[in-house]
Amino acid sequence: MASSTQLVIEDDRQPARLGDRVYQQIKEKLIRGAYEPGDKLTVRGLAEDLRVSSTPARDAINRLALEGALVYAGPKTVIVPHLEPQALEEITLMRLALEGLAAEKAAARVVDEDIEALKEMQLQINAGLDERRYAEALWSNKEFHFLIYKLCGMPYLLATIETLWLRIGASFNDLYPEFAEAKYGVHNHMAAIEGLVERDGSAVRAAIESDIRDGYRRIKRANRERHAGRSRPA
Amino acid sequence: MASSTQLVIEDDRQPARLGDRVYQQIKEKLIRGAYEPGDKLTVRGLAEDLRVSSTPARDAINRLALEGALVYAGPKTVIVPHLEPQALEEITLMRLALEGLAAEKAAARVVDEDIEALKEMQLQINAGLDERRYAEALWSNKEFHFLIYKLCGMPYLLATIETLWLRIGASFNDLYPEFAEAKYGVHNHMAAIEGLVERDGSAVRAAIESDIRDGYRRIKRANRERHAGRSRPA
DNA sequence: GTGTGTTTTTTGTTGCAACATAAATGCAGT
DNA sequence: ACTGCATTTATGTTGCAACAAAAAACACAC
Repeated sequence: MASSTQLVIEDDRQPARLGDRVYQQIKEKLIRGAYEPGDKLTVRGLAEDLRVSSTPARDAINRLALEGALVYAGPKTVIVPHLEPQALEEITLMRLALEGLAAEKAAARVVDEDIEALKEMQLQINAGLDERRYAEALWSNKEFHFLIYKLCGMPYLLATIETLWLRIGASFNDLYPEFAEAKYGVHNHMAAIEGLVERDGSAVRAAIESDIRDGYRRIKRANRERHAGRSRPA
Repeated sequence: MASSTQLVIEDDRQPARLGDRVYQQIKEKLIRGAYEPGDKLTVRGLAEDLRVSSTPARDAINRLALEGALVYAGPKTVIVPHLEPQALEEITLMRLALEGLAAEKAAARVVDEDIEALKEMQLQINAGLDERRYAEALWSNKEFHFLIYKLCGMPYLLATIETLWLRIGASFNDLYPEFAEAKYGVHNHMAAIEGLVERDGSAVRAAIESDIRDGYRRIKRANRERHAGRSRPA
């Protein structure tokens, strides 16, 4: 919707492969909450929306489904997944293991500029929260975390963590307003920065783990409260 | 080459999608060591070998590359990856985090039949080792580990761990003879079984972590010794 | 209305040809 | 021999039509 008809150059770092572009766009929409859990995606529908043929659209859908960002509701039906409590718990346990690892290793390689960038990003989170610009705050929150994880220099780990975030992104966005009320995560983020300053890997890990656990509790509660009003999520 | 011309039914659990079949076959070859690090795979080459069109072949290659089981050596060149020390370390750290998690959670859900199956599998590993049937022993070793990981009932975790094994599979096979000399892993496996018997999650985690660490040291040494004779791996 | 069987429409997958470009090859020139 | 460049070959990606199968729409009996 935002892009003009079929301009080839959108920006100078456009992925060479068309399928990658489609993938990135869907991924972005997913993280930003443009889709709701249960929404159905089709090859031809995507192809038409993004003005490409079915091959790249199909590539993107398959890739997203492979990563768990989309799920099969039937042999020919892929949808944006609902956040089942069991899936949320599994993802949270994996996040604790993997992001904990990344956080711990980050402390060994951080330099002062990184810490400045982190503080800057935290300011943006706070601003977004204060002004009730939740989508923006959520985005900044993601940036904050990945700023840390990037430090450890483990590309495959980073990619794996990204798929975990992608997997809960849609539902996260969906719940965010109620989720963000209590200045979520600020304390933990400050503790993480402090740990980085001290180059104390255990402290950074503890802060990140605490952040993940707090988020887990909060989103579980929000989810419960929301479903209290309806008979079933679907 | 092995299959007849275009028989539709090969076995009754054949994946519906052709691309999945290609994927499974390459994956199998990779884990069994049919390819060597550096081997180049092409869409048309695979398509011809497996008597399919380029679309499923391309799907399989892209998926494998996405999982890291194949890597890009150039924009149009995918190869079986070499095991760089840095990549090995990253994968090992992720394995410790994820397989440690799976091992710990497995203790809470194990039943006696599972333990019997595990003991049986260990017998097969020992037999394979004794008779110098290394590929078989390696396969049984994989089965042993995944028998444990399956217990925790976390499907996405299992899938992620599988991609880690796939990623080091080719090089593992390549190095296995020298790697297996010293009855690798038997002690750790017994400790894991013992921990399962006691329903002691920490003990199972410790045993699996120890197993992973032992394997890491051993394969690193094997790799070093091998490269001592040559100027460069390639 | 509810459930069941049938028809129609939609959908993913596959094979294939065209295209742009990367990789391989050949060839001077030194 | 070896490097640098031009030519040729090989390769990944894309778009598209055909097909089988699933999903949706529909009709009808109870």
